[in-house]
Amino acid sequence: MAVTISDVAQAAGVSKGAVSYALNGQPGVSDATRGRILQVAKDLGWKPSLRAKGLSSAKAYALGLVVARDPKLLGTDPFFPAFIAGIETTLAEHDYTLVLSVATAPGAEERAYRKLADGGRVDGVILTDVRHNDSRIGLLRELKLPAVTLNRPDSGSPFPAVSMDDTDGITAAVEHLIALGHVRIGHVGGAQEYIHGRSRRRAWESALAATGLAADLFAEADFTARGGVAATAELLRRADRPTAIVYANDLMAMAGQSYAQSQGLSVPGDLSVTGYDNAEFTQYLNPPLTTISTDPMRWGRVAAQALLDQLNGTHSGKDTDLQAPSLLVRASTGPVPATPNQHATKQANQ
Amino acid sequence: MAVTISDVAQAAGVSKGAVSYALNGQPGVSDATRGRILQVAKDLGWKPSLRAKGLSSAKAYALGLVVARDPKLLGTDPFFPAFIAGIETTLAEHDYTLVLSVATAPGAEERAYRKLADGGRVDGVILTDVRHNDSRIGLLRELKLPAVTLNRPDSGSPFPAVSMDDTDGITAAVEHLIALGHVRIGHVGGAQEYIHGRSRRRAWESALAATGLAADLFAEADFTARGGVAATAELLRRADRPTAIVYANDLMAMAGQSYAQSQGLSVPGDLSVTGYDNAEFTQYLNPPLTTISTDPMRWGRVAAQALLDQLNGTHSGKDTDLQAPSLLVRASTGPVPATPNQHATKQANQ
DNA sequence: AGAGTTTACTGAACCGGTTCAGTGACGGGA
DNA sequence: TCCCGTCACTGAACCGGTTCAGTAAACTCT
Repeated sequence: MAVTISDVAQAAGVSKGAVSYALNGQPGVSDATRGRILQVAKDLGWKPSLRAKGLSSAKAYALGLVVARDPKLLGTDPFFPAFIAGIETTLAEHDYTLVLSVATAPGAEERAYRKLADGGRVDGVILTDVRHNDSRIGLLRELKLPAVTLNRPDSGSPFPAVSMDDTDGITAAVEHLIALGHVRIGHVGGAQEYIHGRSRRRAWESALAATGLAADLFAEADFTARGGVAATAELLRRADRPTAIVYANDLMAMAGQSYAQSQGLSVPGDLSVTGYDNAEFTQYLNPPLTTISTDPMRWGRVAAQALLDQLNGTHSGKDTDLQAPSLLVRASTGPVPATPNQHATKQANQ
Repeated sequence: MAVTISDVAQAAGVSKGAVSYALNGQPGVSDATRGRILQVAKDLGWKPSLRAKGLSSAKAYALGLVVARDPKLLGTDPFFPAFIAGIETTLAEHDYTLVLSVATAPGAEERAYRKLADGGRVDGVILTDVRHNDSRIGLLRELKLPAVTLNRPDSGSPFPAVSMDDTDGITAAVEHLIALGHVRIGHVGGAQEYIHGRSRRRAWESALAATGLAADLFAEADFTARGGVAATAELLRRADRPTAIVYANDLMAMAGQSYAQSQGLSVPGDLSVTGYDNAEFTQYLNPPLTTISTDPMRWGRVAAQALLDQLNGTHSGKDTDLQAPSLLVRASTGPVPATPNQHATKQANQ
């Protein structure tokens, strides 16, 4: 139906081979002929068929991303859209597209990777939300699918990683709170099965330990608003409740802040709160959220580039370290209350 | 590298053609031979190459989605992730994948569609965020790319639409507020270039007109938190300010609610607020948001199915109408204040 | 039993590119 | 002037499937 390379060859009075050379900048055709072929191709509106190209070159010209999050969470977590936008920024400059899979049902994740690998739909994948002892590493190895991981997996991984350290940000948040006089600093963590859930928790622990404070006020949640509320409620029920809570993401922080306010606590008067990600909405909360400003778009850009480099063999094999995100102080953090607010504590205990 | 159909043919002692027939359930092979071929294929772990398949069948086995939103907005709008998850639900049952493009820069959108169409990367696309006199309709026609649209474009469109009416929800919200005694009901609309921005505004106007109320309290925003704040500020500055605001989405409602509170207004004591979408976070706001509960996942599922049907010729060509979303009353709406809160008005005017 | 039909399969062409071996023309060096 | 090397290009094979025309054997019918 569409115009093929044979049409161009015929119109230009040369063979298919010559056209192929001319269009790919390969030697083997004179400049005059090359120019003529290019002109004819343009006049005819020829566009190379990706399918045919892929068949002979054994490439898919596509990268894969499997997202295995609960769609509920996906919906409000600003990470992925920005991350994907970053990937696209890189891909737009190359002849690649992004194939996205969302795996919600259990078991769907492995099926998704197999689906991408089996028919040769993608040339490589970007692995996000790396988990403790992540089984996908072995899977991708088995499927012989090139990959890059976001952050370095704790089990061995043969794939290059693109890392954005979250230690610095959390440390800065804790130090900021300590500087404000807080000593009871809690942490509402993301699911600890994720390595970024773990590393944020460890960073919080270390920062407290460095000042000799106890890291007893931990509650595990799942990065969702619902989980954030539950974990916050748990921490506020404790006898010696926190005067500040460091959350592992903005969504939980927002939900926790709202919950605390609904229990009669003032933020930051009775409770200081920090988030993580610097989602757009954080600056429009009441009070605006102190958070850690990450750059998922850049992360996506770099990860896609690393994968492309790996595919065409120009990758060094070394991990890439992106600049660590930094603390953004807004109005949800303030000085430690002089004495615990008994009224609020009582309410929170109910 | 991988095992091909020729390997299977050789191992089974038949020709390539026979293998192809056997594997596709076509007649032309005896049951005995078919069984043998299937067994051999299984033993060898043969997976058909999508590329080769696509070349001969002239299909890409992929659907395209171009998202042309500001990544900032994308990040917090819960629509897309859930919508995409819905698409995946359908695609998982078919041998199709989703190719996602995010177009952020101006002009990138058209380039993205061309990129998908040119190499034959996708067999069809789903058109979201339809705009007034949407130029993409003509573009897709020119590119001969099959499509379905989300809601029916206001300019003529040859593509089937999958619609989810937003009139009922907005109408219900306005009627709910009227029942609570409100007469000054404002609307913070999304960008009016979008048809869903327009239809929500019109629904608000009609619902007010039906009760003889004036629809003068309109402010256009852009579906972002920042825009929501600006529009809310504008409405609250008006001499005869609203006692209730109907927002075109949750994000603006959240931001507007926070802004009003920061100006000393109580929600819903001084100002009632409604959103649209029922994003997860809305129930964890303080107060929880009265909103309209949509089902983007179902929308994605149905839209993908409609496109697939169209591609294999089984589509009726008629538009599909999904069940209209319904109002979900929570605590951000309440009775109209007895008299305008002078203190708050003064603050809001500052 | 002979003619006609059906079944089961083969071989080759084809999809639209890439790539490699081969060929004729031309230029340069001795 | 002859020989060799280079250049510019052609023709064909190839990637891994699908599909069509052709064929031999088995089956049906009278």
